[in-house]
Amino acid sequence: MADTDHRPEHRYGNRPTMKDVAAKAGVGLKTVSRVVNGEPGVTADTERRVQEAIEVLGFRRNDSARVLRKGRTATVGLVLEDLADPFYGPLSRAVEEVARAHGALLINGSSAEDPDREQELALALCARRVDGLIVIPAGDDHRYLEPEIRAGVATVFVDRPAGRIDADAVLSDSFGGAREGTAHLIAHGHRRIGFIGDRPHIHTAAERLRGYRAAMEDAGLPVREEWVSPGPTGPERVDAAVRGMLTAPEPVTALFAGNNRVTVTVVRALAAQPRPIALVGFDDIELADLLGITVVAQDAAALGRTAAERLFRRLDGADGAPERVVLGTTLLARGSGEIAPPAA
Amino acid sequence: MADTDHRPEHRYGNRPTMKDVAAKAGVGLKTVSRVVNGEPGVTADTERRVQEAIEVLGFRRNDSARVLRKGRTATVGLVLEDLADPFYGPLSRAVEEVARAHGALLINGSSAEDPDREQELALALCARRVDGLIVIPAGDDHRYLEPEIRAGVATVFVDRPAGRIDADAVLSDSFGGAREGTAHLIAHGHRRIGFIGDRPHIHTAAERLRGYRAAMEDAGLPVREEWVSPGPTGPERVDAAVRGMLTAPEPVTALFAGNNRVTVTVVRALAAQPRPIALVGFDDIELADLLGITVVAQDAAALGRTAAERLFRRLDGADGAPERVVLGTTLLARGSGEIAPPAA
DNA sequence: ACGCGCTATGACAACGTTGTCCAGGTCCTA
DNA sequence: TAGGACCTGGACAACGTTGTCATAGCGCGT
Repeated sequence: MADTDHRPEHRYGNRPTMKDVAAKAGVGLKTVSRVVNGEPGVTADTERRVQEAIEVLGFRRNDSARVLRKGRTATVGLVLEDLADPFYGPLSRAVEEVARAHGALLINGSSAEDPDREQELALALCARRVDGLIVIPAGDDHRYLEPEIRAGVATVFVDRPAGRIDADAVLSDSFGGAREGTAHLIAHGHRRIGFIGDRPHIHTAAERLRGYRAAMEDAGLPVREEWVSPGPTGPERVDAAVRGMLTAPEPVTALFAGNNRVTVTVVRALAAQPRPIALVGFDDIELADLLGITVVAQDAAALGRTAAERLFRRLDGADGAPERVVLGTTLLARGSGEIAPPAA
Repeated sequence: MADTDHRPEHRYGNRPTMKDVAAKAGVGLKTVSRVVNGEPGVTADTERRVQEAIEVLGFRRNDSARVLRKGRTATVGLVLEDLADPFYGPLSRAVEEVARAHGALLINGSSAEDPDREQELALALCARRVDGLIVIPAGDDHRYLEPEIRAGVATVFVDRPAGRIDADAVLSDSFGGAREGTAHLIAHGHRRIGFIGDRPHIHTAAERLRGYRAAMEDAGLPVREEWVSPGPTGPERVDAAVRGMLTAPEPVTALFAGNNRVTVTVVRALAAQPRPIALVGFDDIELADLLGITVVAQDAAALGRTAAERLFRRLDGADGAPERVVLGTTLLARGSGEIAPPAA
């Protein structure tokens, strides 16, 4: 019997290692490593023998060991806010394309909008020693990432800026977009416009509200507080907000919806209304063209691409102070935003 | 000067290790390990000292080394077909929830519908030593996974079955759903019904076409070949197919769309038509309720959940022959499928 | 025949962690 | 006070890979 067994119980179903391949091929360990990595200095004949052994044994290199030895993982992490939100599909796809072009693998996970989960996930990725991290923040305090960043994990925030630390960020122009969208409604004759947005501690939500207020102020229009409703984006709350604004003493004749989820609910709510109410939404939505919904569109793919490119520039050694990049938005007039107010 | 330096050039910006923590705290290496892993056998005082040192140094355990030593990663991989397709959002989210409930991390990547990329990605995940793999196939030959499965990587296919190997799979009832959807159109009086689907080498696409044909045959209706159009799901092809079917010698009065992408394009094309054409689509779409589109809905979240649960049962040691689970679909009548044919 | 340079190959340490085993200390009981 | 049980802490090997270095074999010029 064996004297002592230092091996953990369940290994990978006993996978072959380079050592096994070397034994099978009758060569040294390092020669196998050379073949596997395509390094020069191996005769064609030796290489063939090694390849054969690899084939027969079904060997695959263990990247954990490789990472441990090399110190670089060629992997970047993406922390999403919600995998199921269609807005993030094109974004993460764009990040993946850039990563791929740089020969890196993308690992992503979602925080389900929970700051604790965001932190847990980001740190788990750091423990896996990703080379870099792209984060769509759910929380607003990212000091927990400071040791990681100091230790060399390149980090770029996207869609929303980092909270309480200084870091690269790639954002859409929420303020400008909301201002333009609101001004569009004003230009079509509306004077009483409602704003329904996300919770105000979310940076983009606050910016969009600010843009709405700015447009109203630019036009010299008053904003009654019943017309402004920030809060969770669940259907109940949004429905209630719509109802409230339409039945207020001075009811609104137009609405600005602060993001795609709000827009969807508002569209459903307005469909049940007798009078047409003008609507501009932030974020584009699939089929919005068919429904004639006017939106302020962000370019989600460009956000992802820009963030990823910045990340890889950092990984390639670019230093310098963190920068904030702001991408423009596009107003897409499709009908709902061009409805005139009822004749007073 | 140092005699020889065996260290790779770029390490993780010189991250602290347990050894460093141990030195700082004035304890042994293993004691730090115990604290980090919450193992018993450490006095409160020692633990405090260690925690302090961890804090000060910004230490984070290197999971690569841990994995190497332990042989299990508590990580599962998900190979998606297209990150940007909204159908996969809820699916991957469901997988993530189950993984999380089992204390595992989810890594996912997308194949962009390219079989080579699917293989590349799946094998890269295996090299990272994921414990298990959930695959939405892009290709139709998965023999490349055989060595991995033999080596103990639990593998479950979802949405489409594996090709040329025997493996667990969780599918929607494409055949039954398409048959029901088509029968629904027949029940509303249609006799000339067109089918526009994805390329026939895709299993689900073939099954849906089969379901369509079965429904027609059940009703004793002929199927003219101009009414059947499988192929790529790009807008040009689908547009052309719609036009072709509406201008054929015997034009169709209703259409069955084989997946969400096709449905979207068909809806746009039909909006430009003078006469109303009935439509049932496979897969639900956001806002389809507002547009009144009748669909055969799959439960994407249930697919993901079921697949993930099966995977973890395998990881917990369940063995036995691979099984195929088929989930039912639901017909959601919303208007477009209930349009009667024009009076002949 | 000798030494030189070159190439193909292998021996060995190290990456950071965890499992095993042992040593020393403390506390209790006989 | 001796002896044992128990607790705490540390030394050491091993996980699978890669970088460094040493060596053996070869051809070639003198």
